Amino acid sequence: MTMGPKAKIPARKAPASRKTTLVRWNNALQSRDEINEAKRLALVRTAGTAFKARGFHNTSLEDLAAALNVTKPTLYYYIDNKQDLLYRCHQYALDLGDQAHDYARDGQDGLEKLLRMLSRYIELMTDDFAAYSLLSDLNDLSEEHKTAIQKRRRAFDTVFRNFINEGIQDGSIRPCDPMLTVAWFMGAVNAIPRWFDTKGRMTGADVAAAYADLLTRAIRA
Amino acid sequence: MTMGPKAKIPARKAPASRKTTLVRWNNALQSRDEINEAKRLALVRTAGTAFKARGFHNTSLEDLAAALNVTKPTLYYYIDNKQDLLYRCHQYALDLGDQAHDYARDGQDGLEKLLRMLSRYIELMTDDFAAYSLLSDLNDLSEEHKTAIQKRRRAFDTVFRNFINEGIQDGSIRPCDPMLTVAWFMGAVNAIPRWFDTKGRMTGADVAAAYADLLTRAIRA
DNA sequence: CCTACCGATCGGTAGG
DNA sequence: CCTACCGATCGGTAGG
Repeated sequence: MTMGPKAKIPARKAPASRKTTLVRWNNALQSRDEINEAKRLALVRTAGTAFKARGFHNTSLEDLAAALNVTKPTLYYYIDNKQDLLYRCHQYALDLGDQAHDYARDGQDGLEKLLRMLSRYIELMTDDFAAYSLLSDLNDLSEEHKTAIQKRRRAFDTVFRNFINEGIQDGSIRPCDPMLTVAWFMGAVNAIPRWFDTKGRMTGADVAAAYADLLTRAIRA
Repeated sequence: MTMGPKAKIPARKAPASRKTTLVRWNNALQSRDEINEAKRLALVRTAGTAFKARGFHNTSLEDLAAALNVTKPTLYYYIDNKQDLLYRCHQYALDLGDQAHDYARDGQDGLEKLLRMLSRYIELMTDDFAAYSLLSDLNDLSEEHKTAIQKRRRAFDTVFRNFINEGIQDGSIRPCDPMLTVAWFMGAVNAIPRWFDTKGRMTGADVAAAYADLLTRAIRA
């Protein structure tokens, strides 16, 4: 059933229906969908944090439910199953990568774009639980989800490789093997969540700056 | 019971005992202990390979037993339990690190020692299943084993940090933050098993040379 | 969103 | 080194 702009006058003969509820308080309240999405997000974030702290297989759905003050069956309203939950963690982290990509476009040359993307990615990653999935074993995903994640990761790496090729063309980066160079620094970057401590002496921006500096020295023309 | 050189003449009145068996065929055969150790090693290597391919929790002891053509209970003669097996995988990988350390001592200055250790470590790592444990979740170890592994890993990192400090002193390495620099390139190095393919276009030595080159450019004075 | 429950897997052991 | 088996955990579902 498609309809135009939301009706402002309650439909006749529908006094206490769900639909009228939606406009009460002038929509100051979240819609049902928004509430569900917020709950799902809370679940994903809780899961990411717990998986990182104790591991995927050492965290039961019961644990997660307890952390959210609900019971296990309740979780199944928001996710299909445990693997689906892990998949959502991965998606979340990859979305950060896309954000970093958007930020990179403003760079002047290949090297600058590369550095912008790298720095932004590190900042987003250190800022968030999302880092968990970078440490995760892809074998814990279903075959289809695993393929999907690998594809997105490859696409992310390809963006980096293209920036390197661009930099070699425009003279900002010395000739090098793009595949190997990306493997090198992405390995370093994706390992950050293993040791980074939010309450440590360095901020995420500090790490980003330091890593960008090391990379620059290694590959600039 | 301690005794001198192994007796060459069978002890009197011990015609068919274990002890006499040991010198048969002039010791061309392995001793019982050596055989057991060889079997244990086969188990550890099989486990490392399987864990890497499918993950620790997605590999049952039954799977491992089947791969070795024995039954599950048999495995318990060689290991205490599954966690113990994982622990042995970690030990094995860390032993490679020690080998690399030995090889590094011959370097002339800080930078050269660092590069020798790094290259050797990469070569050993790409050559072997052992790489699995680098990808493993330490939370799958018992508390004591986890602590022990973390301690050895820290010691390994400290060697690298000391080489960097040495290099800064002797002028072969530019001033930099040793902790951060080690975190950077060890992240890159430990990620190699995620993508390295024994049958790919690059050998382990190729990767070692390329990574050493990138590191050199990033930190030399 | 909960109570109650099932089924399967799997690490580990007994006993020979 | 094997046959046989136990106990516990845990993902997932029924039904309301």
